[in-house]
Amino acid sequence: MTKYLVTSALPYANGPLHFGHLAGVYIPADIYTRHRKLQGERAIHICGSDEHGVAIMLNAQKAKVPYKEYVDGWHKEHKALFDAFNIHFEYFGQTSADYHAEEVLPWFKALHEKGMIEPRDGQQLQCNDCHNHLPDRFVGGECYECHYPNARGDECPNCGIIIDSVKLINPVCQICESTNIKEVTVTQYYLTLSKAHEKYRSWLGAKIPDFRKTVGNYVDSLTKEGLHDRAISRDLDWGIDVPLAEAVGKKLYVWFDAPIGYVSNTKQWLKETGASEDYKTDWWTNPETKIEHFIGKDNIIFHCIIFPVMSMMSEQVNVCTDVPANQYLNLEGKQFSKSAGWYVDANDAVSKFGSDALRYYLTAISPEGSDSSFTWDGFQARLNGELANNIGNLVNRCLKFWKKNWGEGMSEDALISYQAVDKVQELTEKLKTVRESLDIKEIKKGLEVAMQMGHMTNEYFSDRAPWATFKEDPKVAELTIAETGAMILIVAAALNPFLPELSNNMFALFGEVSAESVAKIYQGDVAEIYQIFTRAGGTPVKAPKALVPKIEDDVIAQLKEELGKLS
RNA sequence: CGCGGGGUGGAGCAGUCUGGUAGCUCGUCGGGCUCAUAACCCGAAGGUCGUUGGUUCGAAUCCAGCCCCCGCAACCA
Repeated sequence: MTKYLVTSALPYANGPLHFGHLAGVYIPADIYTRHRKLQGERAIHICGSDEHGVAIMLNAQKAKVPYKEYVDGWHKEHKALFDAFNIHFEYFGQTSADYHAEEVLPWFKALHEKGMIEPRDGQQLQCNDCHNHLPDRFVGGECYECHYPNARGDECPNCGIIIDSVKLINPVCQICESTNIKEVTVTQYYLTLSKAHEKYRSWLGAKIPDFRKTVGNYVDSLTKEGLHDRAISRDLDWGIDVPLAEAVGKKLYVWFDAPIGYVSNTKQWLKETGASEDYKTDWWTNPETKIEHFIGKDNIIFHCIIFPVMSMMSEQVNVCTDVPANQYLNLEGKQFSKSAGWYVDANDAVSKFGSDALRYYLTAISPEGSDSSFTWDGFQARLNGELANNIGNLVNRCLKFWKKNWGEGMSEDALISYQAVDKVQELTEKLKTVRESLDIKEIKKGLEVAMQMGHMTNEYFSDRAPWATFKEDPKVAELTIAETGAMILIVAAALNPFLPELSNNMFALFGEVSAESVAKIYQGDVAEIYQIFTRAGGTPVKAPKALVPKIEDDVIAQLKEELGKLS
């Protein structure tokens, strides 16, 4: 049986997550995993904090907090945010944990034995004040070609040449702004990706048709000519030791150990849950497992080039099946920037509006094919105009009518009549389209179709005009109301992976509904609805109140104003 | 000539791989309804699909050139 091993990019434990991360990675991955589970398939969602690297060290130092304490803080913070957004992981681990370091060793060893890792001497700048080694972007200075004063360590933005950072005139440390910099000869360990070029290209060639074009074309053009070897060690005091006796004081480059976090966290999950499965044979090396990495476009190189090479050359795990990378979500047209104050606090927003309102909008504008933009006006318009008016109001108009006139329960034939309604058939067809869209990770499209289902149900209700038929023949109205009620539950099922809370609230109007019941309906078994109606006593157990509250103008106006101030 | 993506009615997007009446949501306008969260339903207006040229009976869709926007440019996680 096919299994789905879904991963989301490990959030870097160095700062808050924003809507871009949520819309681009975590929400789509969560929706996809929920969808697989609802279909009755075996799927897990693995993630964790990425806790090594220079940036973390610098910020922890700045905050005068021990590294471990620093990353633990962000780890907790991120976990809480995911919980608030109903983003569920089978396991959310940490790369600073011992179990992770243990898992990294065999990878290094295997790659080393295969000749994929070798030491090389090179010239590098080092700061005499903060003592950091200064690779490319950690140093700036005057361009030695055009004498532009603010050239970066990797490229001159003025004349465009590729800069060799050790040749910069008057180099400046970008970390502490010191100009007291020396050139040193250092040995670093390199992952010789170039040796795997042929093998990698034959894998990629077969993979490109499956990748989104934004991923496939990009990676193809980057790797056509060859693969560049990459240094995978650093001279730091925070990270996983390079496991070689001669590599004193060297740590593994954060990007070497981070993706292995997907593997170590899977192992730890199985261990902590006492499962009998093996993380490798049952998951990572199981030919029936689909390994799917949800990431942002900034991670493509690592997930589509480096980690696949590490995987295929070390033979530790199977190479990934798909890398659904999304583009960027901007904020009112400009990139999110915490330092520039161009930023929205996701915690604050979710406490104001609830998870589903944000999940709805962030999914609706998900940057699947190209960059997109979050705007407060758009958020309000789509929430009120779509989710509240279409779905919220639908539930309200139908169930209030039901509760008011058949509060003691409806007749048997009314409760089951939906099964003969053509529109119900059409709805289950649409539901199938939702599932098929999610199968191929077209999340945004899936949500659109689910919303169409809401529209179709409104349409049915209006066409049948129960408020009018009720006056002439209440029996006719009774059928319409029960049928619409059934259709509402089909819509609720379709919305379940996207908006779990709203969906569950819709089901809860008919009492306790098990996850199994929801899954059955999701899979198209609408006979289950009759069971739900019957168990509820033939009437909603409670009258609905604003399931989807409208968002008021003044709330939005205030948020827009705050945004302006911050920038 | 660095690489990739994008440029489709007022806004946001789909359609481009596999040419053949240009589609969705919102907004606007008109009508209907009054069960409902001033919600819902129906209808209409509005686009020479960035631009120039080519292939074709026929191009948003294929080919070539150009313009504009975004991201990346691989030791930034």
